[in-house]
Amino acid sequence: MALLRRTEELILLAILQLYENAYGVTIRRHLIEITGEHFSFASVYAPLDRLTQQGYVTAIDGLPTKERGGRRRRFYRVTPAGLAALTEMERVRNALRQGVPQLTFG
Amino acid sequence: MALLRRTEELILLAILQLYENAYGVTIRRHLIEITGEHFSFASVYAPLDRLTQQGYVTAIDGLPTKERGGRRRRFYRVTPAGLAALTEMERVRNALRQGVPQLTFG
DNA sequence: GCGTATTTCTTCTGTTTAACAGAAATAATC
DNA sequence: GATTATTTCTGTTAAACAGAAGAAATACGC
Repeated sequence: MALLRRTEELILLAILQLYENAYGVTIRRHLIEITGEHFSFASVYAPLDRLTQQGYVTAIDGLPTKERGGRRRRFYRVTPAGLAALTEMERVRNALRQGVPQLTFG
Repeated sequence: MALLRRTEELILLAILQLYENAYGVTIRRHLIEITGEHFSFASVYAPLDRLTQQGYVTAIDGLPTKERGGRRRRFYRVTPAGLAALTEMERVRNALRQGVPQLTFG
């Protein structure tokens, strides 16, 4: 029940946003696009493994399709526990922003 | 210009909220209270040093007061750069939440 | 249709940095 | 010199990082 780390949180959000198309490569690309920062492969796959271990996401191997070559994709979905972890982070952040005039952009 | 880590972000928020009373001990206590998690001393002071290095906070040593003994407090304030780093995290998170029905609590 | 090239994706290896836990040291008052 | 409040330090564990290597699929030449 530890708090999510930054990368874990961003990955969970990316999975939700990518919906049916969330696998390692697209998650990484999405994070790079949105943050403007570099993300290595290890910086995405390692947290994904951890999130799977913790029950915050589930992984399902995709089937080969006719349209393309390449290795199978492993698709991810956020579990209710993962969603709860996200909302807990939201709660903490909101609590810390109460009464701070500099942060009235919310 | 790297993204803030989780602990760095929480500490910046805590400093803003504590305002004139933000130093190591109160920052740590505040984070423990609001998150409900344990924070070691090192988990607060090390990021504080890093934030100071990066120019996201400034540190000012307090003067001794009559009311109490104990070592001097080192007070922290968030700089404009620190505030910018916070809003950048906000931007990234908002962008990742667009169009996600599960996250309509914002 | 067999072998080989090509594509796409994930895993692995090594290195650096942050997080973590708590004891020790410091600097003030009484 | 004792007490108190705060910060610093030491050692350990875990996460982040960078990119090369490996694996699993399709496409193509002959």
